[in-house]
Amino acid sequence: MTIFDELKARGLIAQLTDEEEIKTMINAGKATFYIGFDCTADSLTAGHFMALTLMKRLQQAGNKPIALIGGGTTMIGDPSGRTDMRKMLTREDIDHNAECFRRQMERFIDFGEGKAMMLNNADWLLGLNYVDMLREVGACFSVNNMLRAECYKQRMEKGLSFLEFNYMIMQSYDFYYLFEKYGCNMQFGGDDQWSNMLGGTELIRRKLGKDAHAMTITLLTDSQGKKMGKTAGNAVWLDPNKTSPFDFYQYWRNVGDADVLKCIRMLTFLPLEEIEKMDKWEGSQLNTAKEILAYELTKLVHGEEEANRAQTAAKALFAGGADNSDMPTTTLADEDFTDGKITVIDLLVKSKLCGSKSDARRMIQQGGVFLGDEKVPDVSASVPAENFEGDGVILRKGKKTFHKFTK
RNA sequence: GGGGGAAUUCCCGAGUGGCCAAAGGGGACAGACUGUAAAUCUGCUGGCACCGCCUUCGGUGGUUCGAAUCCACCUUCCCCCA
Repeated sequence: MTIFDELKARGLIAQLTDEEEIKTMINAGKATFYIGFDCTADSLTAGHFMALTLMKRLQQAGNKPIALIGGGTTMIGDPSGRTDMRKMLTREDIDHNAECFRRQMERFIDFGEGKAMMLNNADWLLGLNYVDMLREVGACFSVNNMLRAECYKQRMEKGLSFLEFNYMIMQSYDFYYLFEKYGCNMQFGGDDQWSNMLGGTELIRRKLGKDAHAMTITLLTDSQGKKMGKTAGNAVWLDPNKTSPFDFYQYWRNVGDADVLKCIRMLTFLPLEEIEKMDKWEGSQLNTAKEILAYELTKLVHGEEEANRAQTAAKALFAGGADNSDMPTTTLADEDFTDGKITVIDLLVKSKLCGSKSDARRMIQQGGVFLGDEKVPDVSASVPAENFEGDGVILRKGKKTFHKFTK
């Protein structure tokens, strides 16, 4: 199976400039392509992860990836898919974030000599001269067309600053620059980037009279059309300090039935034949598919060892309530106890299972708090110090959140 | 440059002098039902020493017995005209 057919079968391809050209190019391993990553946070997210796997797939097929870190474009802020302006980041923040991105990417992509490159557009964008820039590329953009672009449309209602309006031009300039300097003939990106990417191919055509290509990746959305890779508005991070391997595993273990196969297809490297078999599964059998998804992804991101630990921990907790050393744990000191005991409310707050005592009280009243397997009967409950000796005590909030206490 | 409008708790959005910790919806969280799923129903959603008290309605000051609500100035945003 060719790489193009595989990408297609996995449902990764959203839009392309020229299907036949792109197909021939990437199947032959002739593409030098780039994907841009704006460093708005200090860790990559599950959303970026799909782009990384795509890079890897294409690299395996002999194409040469360029990971472009947006040290320059982040200074502007991409308005695509946003209804409000991004917070302006300082130069220091951006540099720091770029460095974090670089470290995470190196784990996925082989940046060995001649195999792939990592560049930062701060290197060429920040030194640009305004007037020169306007004369060089400004003439190639039609404001009329830009305003029609999907990425600006929703901002036309709420307001769009000139700063952000220039984002497309910066991104287009990147492509133009990479095309000339590194022979980069193709750009990949999320589907929300389509108009920005076309800006680049258009610029190259106008300036150089040559064709460059663009292809977008289907955004990973759940069956309700919401972007995946977020919990309660927070991203699922690839950095183990921001999202623990256990939580990362649990996120994927808990995806909806309707979304499992799609995720497996798009995100894992399992062979398609194997995935086809799972496609026939239904009902509770899908739980197995979810385990596979969670395990595979955790392995890719955090390594096999962490994946095993996360899986064992999850199985132990949900199957038998057995103890597990991997659980988040707090060690109590003598001063945490009053008259040789500590209230359950204090434990809930201490473990951050609840944000405040009021919250903790509420949880107990609603019957959502358990010590081991026993429901905490009322808000005044407390636990004597000696119970924490040895294996400690497991405190549970709801079905899925656990915390262990020892002394 | 001129004129008009807006800023409310996680988000959207009511509230225009006491009955406001602030309607309604969304989301989140918890309970029931389940398969660690979805849907549905219920509860809940500022803090604390919780029948009571304290801190919140862009910011700062003021009027008042009393302000999210009135006044002044400031900040940010939107709209119309140029």
